Amino acid sequence: MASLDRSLIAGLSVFEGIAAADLDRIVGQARSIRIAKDQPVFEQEQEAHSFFLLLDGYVRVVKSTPDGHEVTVRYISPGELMGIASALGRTSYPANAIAAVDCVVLAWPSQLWPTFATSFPSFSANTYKAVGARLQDAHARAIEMSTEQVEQRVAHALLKLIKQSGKKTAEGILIDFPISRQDVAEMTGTTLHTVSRLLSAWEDQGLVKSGRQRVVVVEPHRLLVIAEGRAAKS
Amino acid sequence: MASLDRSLIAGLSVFEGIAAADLDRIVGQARSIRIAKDQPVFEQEQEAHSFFLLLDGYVRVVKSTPDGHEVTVRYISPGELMGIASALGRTSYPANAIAAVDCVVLAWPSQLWPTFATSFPSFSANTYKAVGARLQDAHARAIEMSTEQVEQRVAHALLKLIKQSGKKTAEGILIDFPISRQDVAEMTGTTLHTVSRLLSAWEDQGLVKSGRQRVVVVEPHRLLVIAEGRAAKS
DNA sequence: GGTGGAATTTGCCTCAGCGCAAACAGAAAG
DNA sequence: CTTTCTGTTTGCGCTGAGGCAAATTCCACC
Repeated sequence: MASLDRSLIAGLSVFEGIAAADLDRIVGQARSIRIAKDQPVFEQEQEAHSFFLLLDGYVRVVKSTPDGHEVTVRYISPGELMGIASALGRTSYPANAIAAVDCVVLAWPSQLWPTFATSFPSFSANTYKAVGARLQDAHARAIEMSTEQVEQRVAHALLKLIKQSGKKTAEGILIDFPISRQDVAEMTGTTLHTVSRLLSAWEDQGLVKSGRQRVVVVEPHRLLVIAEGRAAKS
Repeated sequence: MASLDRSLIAGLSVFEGIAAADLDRIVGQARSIRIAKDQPVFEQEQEAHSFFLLLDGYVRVVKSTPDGHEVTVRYISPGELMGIASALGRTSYPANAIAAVDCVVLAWPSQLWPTFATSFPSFSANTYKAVGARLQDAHARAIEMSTEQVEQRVAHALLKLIKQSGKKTAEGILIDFPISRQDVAEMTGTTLHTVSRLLSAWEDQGLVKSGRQRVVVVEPHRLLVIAEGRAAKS
């Protein structure tokens, strides 16, 4: 196994304010894993044996409902923790985490969490801060779902994606991983048909450019106008 | 000020596994507050100066959107913590908390949280477990919103309410605080009109009995059938 | 370079549920 | 007892968006 270096994690916001020696001790306990595209990092209901840090790639977190629907909860970007069920007293993962592209993750056994929490208080504080942000986010999602129209929700979703993983290109801001109409639909609680119609309309208006599993936002502000709800209907 | 006794909080799940002496120390730092019906316990965006434990009554947690919509996030029952923004590294409350009936709460200054967390590890573990449950719940809400019809969502909401605060009566299970059609609408992302129509229909079928700010569930199982989605359309 | 499969586009139809508006009841206050 | 106010019921019409189905395009693998 390649030896792991603290430079992998120094500078990430979760590890802010932690001494170099402690970083070494933390990294020392991790093992690094490669996950191929479309393979799971962990699965819903499975026993939560580890928690993870995404080093490279993107991971889609999806919940499956008993009646066969799939809902995408969020995308994880490099530097974020995932599978932290153990920090919240859960013994199983609440969702599926699937690599959207080839990924590299660090994994720590769950039983290390209590030790980490007491030994590295700022690590635990940072982690709970991240949990707080996710709780916020989950509520925001629920609120969007209850108060906004599909068009606004899809606009919001695209804005969130480019904020999180946007990459500047000649054409505009590209979402940096393959994402299908179906994926967007699962994020916004609609159908791939409706997403396709919206993207087509926006493409005609020059707001976005999109192709197979690929979306480029050309005019973020105009998209924001739609997201905020006061867009002139053409 | 009346002296506070550890018997107020002993036995609550958040304080499970904490020694009597520690309970005394915890209670000793709290002050107890009465909140009249319809008065706020804390307000959205306000600086999070305290965190709270609901001793008696029910509190509705509501988020207001910029465009004037109100979304009810959850109801708090006696024994639950609220306003724990500080435990999640936030400096302001994320929502409004409004007393649904006259309430009694204990309040601790937010700056005590870090001390509590290190001095009483099981308190902190229990709290984060509760946070985990809320995160779960928030996701569940978002998922319901994306995959279920209004009828199912309202059925789910009623079932959740009776589970949380149901009181057996001669007629059936009563939701133990005043709740209007509007309130149910704000929980389920619909309108009071639609809720009214649904309750009327269910009343005709003998599933529920309802009146002004009052709902009694007569046949929980049949309601569950509707919530689960396979109900015979009459 | 052809072929199979997956992703996407689009048209058409349908309907759940919202908006509007008006009537109605029950509780509380005078 | 009457008035007022707040919460509730109900009818009607409209439409956003889903369902279905077919055509099309693009990619990846032979």
